[in-house]
Amino acid sequence: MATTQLEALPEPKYWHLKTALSEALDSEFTVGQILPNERDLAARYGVARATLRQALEQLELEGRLQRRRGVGTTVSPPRVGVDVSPAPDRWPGEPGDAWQTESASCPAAPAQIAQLLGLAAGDSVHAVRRTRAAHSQPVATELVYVPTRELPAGQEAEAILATLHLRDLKGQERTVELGSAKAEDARLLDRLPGAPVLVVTTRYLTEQGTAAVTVATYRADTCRLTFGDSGAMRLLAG
Amino acid sequence: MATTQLEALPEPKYWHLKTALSEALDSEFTVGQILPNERDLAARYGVARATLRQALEQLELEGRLQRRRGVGTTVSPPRVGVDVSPAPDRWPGEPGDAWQTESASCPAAPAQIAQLLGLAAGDSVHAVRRTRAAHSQPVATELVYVPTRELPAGQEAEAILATLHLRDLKGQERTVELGSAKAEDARLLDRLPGAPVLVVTTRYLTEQGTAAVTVATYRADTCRLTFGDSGAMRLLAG
DNA sequence: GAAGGGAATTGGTCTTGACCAAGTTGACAG
DNA sequence: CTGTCAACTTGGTCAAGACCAATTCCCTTC
Repeated sequence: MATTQLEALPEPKYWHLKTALSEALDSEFTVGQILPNERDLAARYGVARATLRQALEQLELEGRLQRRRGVGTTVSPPRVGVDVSPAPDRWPGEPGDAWQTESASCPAAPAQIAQLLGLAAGDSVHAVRRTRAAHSQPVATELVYVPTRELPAGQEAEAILATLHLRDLKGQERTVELGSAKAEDARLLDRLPGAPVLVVTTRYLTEQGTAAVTVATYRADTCRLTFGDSGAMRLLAG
Repeated sequence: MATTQLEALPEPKYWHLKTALSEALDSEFTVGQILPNERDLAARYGVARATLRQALEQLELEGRLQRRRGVGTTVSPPRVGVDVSPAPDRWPGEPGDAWQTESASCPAAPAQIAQLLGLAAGDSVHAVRRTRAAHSQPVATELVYVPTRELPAGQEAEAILATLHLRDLKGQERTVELGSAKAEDARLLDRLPGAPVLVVTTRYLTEQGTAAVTVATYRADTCRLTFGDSGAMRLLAG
């Protein structure tokens, strides 16, 4: 990482800086390595620390870097592919890193969830919080919502998931969008509040209606969602 | 939007500010309305403009706001749902807002694309650029890559897409991840370079191998990707 | 009335400098 | 040797101010 001169600028400085850093990352650094601290880096490139940080933020957003207060900025490994394929005959629970149930509660349904479940706002739902890791790093946290009236009384969280696991599903409706981590999610994902996350909302449909809704938030910086639905496609084609 | 007092802060100021603004957005503003300019807003909340901008940036990331230089900050409509369901028997081209072909070229394959197509880096591919709009606003731009050797010589872009439209596909492999808009994409999407985008990469598989690869970038602030695969699921279940 | 050319307005970029908070390190006491 | 705590390092937050660039708008000019 030489003290490169930032060329003339029709484009903003942080943009060139980002490019320069990106190239340096490819050629002079290895995964896990710690970069010089922000004050030194800024001085080295002859920019203000705020400008340097703007470039680093973009690179972090792209999953190239990971910054930790008190520690430093490290080079990230390539994003991990997380399989979120729809599976008609089973509850998600892909091979490899599986969901780990954290806790269960029985709150009033948030408005958005109630709507997706076809309930009135405030109706009681059973909520299960679970998280998912890859390479021993948390990558996702999920809330599973099931209408309380659909469940036998006193049903345990594990049993609930097992019940739904076996339920005959008609289909799933799924959306993916960008969000920013709420305080609770951020804590579980080892990120700061507001960190970019991919929010996957799924409705599990049966003949009777919506059996459950899950809202999963994936760390946008460390993972790539894969939909390997060639299996289903093959079945349809054959 | 009263001059609210920012309460005590275990959490950072911009976080409270974001919350306050978010609530004001819900209660005191309507879609399309222009907010006061940044300098006034900052003064009104008693913070530096940089802090105010940090809050606005988060709200823009969440799709609540839209900022335009020289114009102002406006309240965004809810995100538009864009259907990106896998379709086994046809090339994507959903009802409603369709893809519009922009241009075609025949460059050397970028390394990543070549790998996905099973080609050597630098092999010739045919690339078609097309964009997609919703409510008269651009929401996505896509590059379609097809190996040149798979095509009849002199094939026009439209014909290429039509050919693939009819091709018998074995399946699709698809990934979704967060990215930042490159200069070209940003221009087509009417955003600044570096704007957050959802990148959907799809491999179209035939019995012979990979027939094509598409890389579609969706504006992360204005759209939500929907995978309404209940149709396929229903077929499988029946 | 239409066309052209400045202002004025607004968000975008950049700087300097300060302080806060999380994490690490190492000296010191037990 | 071990536990504790203080100093230090690092990224995170915040401020105040300056200038740049895209857009709009109005005034002038033809």
